[in-house]
Amino acid sequence: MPVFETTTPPANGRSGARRQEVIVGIKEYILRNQLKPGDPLPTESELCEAIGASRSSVREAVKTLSALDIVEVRHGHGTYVGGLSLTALVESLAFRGLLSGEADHHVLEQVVEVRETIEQGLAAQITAGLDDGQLDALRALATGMCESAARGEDFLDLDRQFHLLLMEPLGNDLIEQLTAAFWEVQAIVAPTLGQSPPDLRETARLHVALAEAAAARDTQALQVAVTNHYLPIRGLIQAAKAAKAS
Amino acid sequence: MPVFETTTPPANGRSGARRQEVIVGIKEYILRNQLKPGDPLPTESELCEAIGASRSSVREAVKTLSALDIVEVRHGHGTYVGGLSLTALVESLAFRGLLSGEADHHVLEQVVEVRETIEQGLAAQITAGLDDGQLDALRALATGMCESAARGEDFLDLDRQFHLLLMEPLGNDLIEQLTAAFWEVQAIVAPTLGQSPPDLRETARLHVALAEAAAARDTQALQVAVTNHYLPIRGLIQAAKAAKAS
DNA sequence: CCCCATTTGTTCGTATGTATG
DNA sequence: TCATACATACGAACAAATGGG
Repeated sequence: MPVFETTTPPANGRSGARRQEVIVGIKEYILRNQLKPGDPLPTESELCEAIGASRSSVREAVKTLSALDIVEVRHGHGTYVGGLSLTALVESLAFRGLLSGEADHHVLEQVVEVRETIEQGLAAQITAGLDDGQLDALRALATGMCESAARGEDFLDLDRQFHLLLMEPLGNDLIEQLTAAFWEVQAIVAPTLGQSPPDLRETARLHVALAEAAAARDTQALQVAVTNHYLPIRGLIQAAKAAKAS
Repeated sequence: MPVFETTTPPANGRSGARRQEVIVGIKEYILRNQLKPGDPLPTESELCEAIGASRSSVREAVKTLSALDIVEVRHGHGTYVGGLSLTALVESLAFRGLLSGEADHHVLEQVVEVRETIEQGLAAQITAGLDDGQLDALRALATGMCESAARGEDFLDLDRQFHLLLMEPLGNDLIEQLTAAFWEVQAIVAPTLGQSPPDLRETARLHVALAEAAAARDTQALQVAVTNHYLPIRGLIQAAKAAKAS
């Protein structure tokens, strides 16, 4: 009982697309069996036999799917359905930012613009949807930032959690993951701006303003706070641009 | 003169991360030499020699980078820097949609929501930024849709161009590419809704309304038109959900 | 048009590292 | 400690595609 149905089962008449066949074969296997993230896939050997391809071809195909988080490989353990996250977007965009970052920082600029656009456009739904527990958590994160800033420590993770929490009331996984992805891209690319000393206390204060606006359920105030939140990074980008022009 | 500086140049003391080293090696090579999309990379043999890895390992690493469009391979020709597009996002999201699509269509629902949010949030900048030539092009696309609809033909490409053109005045490549990516994901996943007959003439009419609102530089009207534009697909999704519940 | 060199695509065999019991 | 199952890595050979003489 073959696990796969290959268009060219055993006989390999024409070639030039072996790996592609393997890729669609694995994809179809997952779809056909309605597998969920974490479910086990056949071993490499079984895949080879089922599709009729060599280990190398299967491995390269698996590596491709692994890069897209469609498949996840655990060394010495087995192959499983991946988390279907947006890590590929992060990898791709971050590299783009690093590559063009040395010249101009327009990728970083655009990422910031997208982040601001999303938070701006969802401000109304955010203020309307946040429950009391989420508001408390937002305030707690903001005060945590202030305390870290007072100690001179950075608070990258708090910042990440804060912006993620803002999107939680929407109940849209995709928006949450996009938020996380763009945040991560910015975190990776921003350091290429040079020794930019982000004023920790100012940053913390801006997040307090965000939390307060959200707590007041004041959409207008939240939009203003969002704009202000991204002003410092925008300024750093412009400064880096100006420094390059000189 | 070695092209790469490998932490473990020739000696392979420990293993378990060979391919990862190759990946970062290739990435660093591109970054160090400030290569742009389309620029040639060393051949596989040269990469093997430079990094000190076997050809299989190099190939698997290249396949990973190829999936992210960081590298592009042309059979019998060579390896080049990739277009750094968002194809990885499309692949990943589309597969997610297809996988969960059979059960519920919440991925498709969220993609539609993201598209609408973006167009909604940028409506003001769109009406303000469109020049006369772009407005003419928008109207031409809309009338083209009407004509196609009258002939009973679909107009997928016109639709794609329309939504892409809407974002052009922003001058933000990332937003344009995200728009194209989400459009494509929807185009791939939507057919799983079942034999849903999208009313061509109604769809064309909705785009005429979009073009008119944009031409009038009426942000409010554009936002209404955007909402209306996504109502049919939202309805289809709800219908599919209801059909499943029964 | 054919031939040939270059380069990637595919395969096999073998050896090694890793996790589980 | 051993054994099993699995992924990882390497190297060599051959096939296929591309481009130029």
